[in-house]
Amino acid sequence: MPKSNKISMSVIRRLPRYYRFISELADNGEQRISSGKLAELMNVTASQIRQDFNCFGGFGQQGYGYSISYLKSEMENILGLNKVNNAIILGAGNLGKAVALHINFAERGFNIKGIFETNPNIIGTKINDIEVMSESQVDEFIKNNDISIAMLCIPRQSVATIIDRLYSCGIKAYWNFSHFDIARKYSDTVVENVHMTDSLMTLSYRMNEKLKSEEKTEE
Amino acid sequence: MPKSNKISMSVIRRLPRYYRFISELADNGEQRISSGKLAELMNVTASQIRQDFNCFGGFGQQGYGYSISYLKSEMENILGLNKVNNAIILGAGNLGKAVALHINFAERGFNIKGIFETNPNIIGTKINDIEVMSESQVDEFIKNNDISIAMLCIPRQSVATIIDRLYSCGIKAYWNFSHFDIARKYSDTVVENVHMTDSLMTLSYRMNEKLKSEEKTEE
DNA sequence: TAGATTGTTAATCGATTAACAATC
DNA sequence: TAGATTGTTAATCGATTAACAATC
Repeated sequence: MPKSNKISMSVIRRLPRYYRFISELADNGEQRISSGKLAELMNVTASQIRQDFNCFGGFGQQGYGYSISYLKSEMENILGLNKVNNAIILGAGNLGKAVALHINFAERGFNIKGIFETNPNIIGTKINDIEVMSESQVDEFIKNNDISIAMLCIPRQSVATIIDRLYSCGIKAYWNFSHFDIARKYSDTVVENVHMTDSLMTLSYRMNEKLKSEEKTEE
Repeated sequence: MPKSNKISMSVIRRLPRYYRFISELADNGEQRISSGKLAELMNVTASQIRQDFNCFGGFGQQGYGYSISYLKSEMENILGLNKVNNAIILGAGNLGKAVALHINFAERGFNIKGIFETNPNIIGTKINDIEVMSESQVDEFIKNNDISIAMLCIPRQSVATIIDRLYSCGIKAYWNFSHFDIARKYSDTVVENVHMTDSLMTLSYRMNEKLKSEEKTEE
């Protein structure tokens, strides 16, 4: 019986990590875990774990802790991993190919039904048994295949060009590797951004800072 | 004259986005911008922008705003984009290849000097004119080529196996695509994680929530 | 000078941590 | 029953926003 109050983004972003640790404990055959033990394992506070879990309505037991198998299956429900979402990938370049080949989609409730490209040299090739189709066919494909999510492995400018078509075909969920700001244009969408270059710049900043502070200590 | 107080991670993570917007303004030949205008453009508050910029010590001018070219060059200094860091990529599978081919490293102050693999079928091939070498050579290569950062495009288990060698060769900065928790093992490192599957699960959660709330409104 | 806009302090808001009563 | 550990309330901490005096 989940509490239906709004869950904060901070909590949501911690869920996958919880799920990973719980899954591993389950794989190791563990039966139960306390917030204290899990906190130690994950390097967070026990308080935070209990607060987070209680956003979804208490699946622990006082004096005992949390049943791992129950926790795992609850997390799967919460994350929606047991429902299948049909998806398409836009872009079959290096990034699109890597995404298609590298991610275990089935395990996370996604089913890649089609991959689309504009480059004629790539159209017609196969990736993981999925034929790469021409981007011009994307609208029809979405309508005929119950697609609910688009994964955008194309540059920002290409997203700018195609987003209106995708949206008007009813796509409201995007896994977005570009810097195009979809949520701003269409506010009733769910957009999850993966900005690798931003991450790289953050790394650059932090390396730089560390260097500076080390120089300072040496003086 | 940067204030040397500790900058919070929240601010740091916003820097790349600032840099992107400032760069674009510069490319469009704009001379200056006020926090108010930039706020509108970026969909954040003007207060936040001024607070953030002032962490690094006021590069605006009262009554005028911020000079875009000055702002841009200051951001480059702050992010350390003008210093070159030599890097290696571990893993030349789908992900490693995509990273090597897809990211513009030069633009962000990184220089990929080597790519390493364990799979003998891949060793010896070339990616972007860089020969893929055997992972067994990595220690020597790091020492001979002034490498300061390792980009880990290999599974968690492989990271667990090789991390000690990398660390003892002096690598203190990691761009980590795996779920191995480097920072926990070696606390004096700078680790930037890219967890694509976590992002995917967050998307799954949010799609699920949206669906639920829509069903509720229909009732 | 008057208008604009910053830099900065103060107020608000939200997230994390601590504490403890409830209860298995 | 006694011990353990949750669920939850209260306290603290940090981040965001608002306000305004300083100043170009």
